[in-house]
Amino acid sequence: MSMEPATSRRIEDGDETTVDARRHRLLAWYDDHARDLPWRCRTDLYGTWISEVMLQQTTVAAVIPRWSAFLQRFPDVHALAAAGEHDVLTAWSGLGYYRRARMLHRAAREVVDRYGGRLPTTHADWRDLPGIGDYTAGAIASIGLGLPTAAVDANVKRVLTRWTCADDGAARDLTAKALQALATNHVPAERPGDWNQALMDLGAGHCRSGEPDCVGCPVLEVCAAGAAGTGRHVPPPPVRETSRPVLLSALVLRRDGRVLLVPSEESVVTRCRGLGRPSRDDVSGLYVGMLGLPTTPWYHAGAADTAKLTAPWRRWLAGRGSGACEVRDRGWVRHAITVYRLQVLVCVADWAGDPDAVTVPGSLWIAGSAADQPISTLARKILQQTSLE
DNA sequence: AAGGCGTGGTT
DNA sequence: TAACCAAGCCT
Repeated sequence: MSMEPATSRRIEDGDETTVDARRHRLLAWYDDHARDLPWRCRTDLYGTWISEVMLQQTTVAAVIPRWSAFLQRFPDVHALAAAGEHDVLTAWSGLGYYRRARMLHRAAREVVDRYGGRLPTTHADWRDLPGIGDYTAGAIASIGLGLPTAAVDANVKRVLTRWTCADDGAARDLTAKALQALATNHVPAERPGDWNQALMDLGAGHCRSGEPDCVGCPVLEVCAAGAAGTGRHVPPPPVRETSRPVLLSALVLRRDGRVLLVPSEESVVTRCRGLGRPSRDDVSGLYVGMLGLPTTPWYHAGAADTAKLTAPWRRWLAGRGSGACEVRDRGWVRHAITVYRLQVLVCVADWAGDPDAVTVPGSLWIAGSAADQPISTLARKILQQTSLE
């Protein structure tokens, strides 16, 4: 292949010579620079499946310790299918996007019911399982089964866009369909799994979002944006919604050394007066299947009025009968959930009345740190706040 | 098909 | 501190 100077080189998307050069350069680079990740040492399909689901919208660093722990707890699809949702969500506790865990669990049961516990061996059958989209099906098929399928995630989109577009205008014209076709066209018949992972490693390293590090990039010679020096603006960053600050309070209700946890869907048990209409009343889609603390709705964050956020708990407890107890405020917990910035006033009370008077269906009086319960990081922070001192 | 869904590290 | 970002999927 003749190499003209990079600056005058026009990259053709479908040019087989260019595609082939990218394959050889990137795979050679991967052989030397692949990240050493636990799930890459073990090549069974089940482990690949778990890693891909965990990695959805989650950082590699967060997944590393959780992947091995999950595999130890649920060594194969039979163990996962046989487990209760409570235990699966407990293993997922703190990882976020809990619906992934519920869908993974459902998928495991489907594999056992439909395939007798044998994992699918085609892209289409994987794609049909809950929680498996185009990307994940492609990743599992290529990495776990050696099939030549594309796996187009955000990394791959960014890399392919830079390879083929020298400016943000061209990048904007690149549709999702075109990207998928481009990705498919690049997948080599040999080592498709390594190829997809090499693309992702490149996207996480040299070809990261924001300012790419083109110096030393193994495919700089066959990259349109790299040649033009426009990587910083290709692809154009998406416009992001500004985060919304909200105010609420949570109750840590204690009795005989235990704390009351309620199902998240039922966790909004009382409202505040004088804080206007809730900014978000219905949070029933949040933390589905998990346990949490009783809370107020979310209010627009104005002045952080401690009294108005404490009062509802006195009223709520008074309405449950005679267990009359003091409600104390234990300061604030800050936590971000997607576009919301939560400022949570933590209230504590001891309940001496009828334990059943304060429960809702599915609630639990738990002892200790709730390490064996399916709780979110937010709930963990709130419990932590009261266990100090 | 746009919006909902978590969290932690980095800047 | 607040903004930004990271191996998406479902409805």
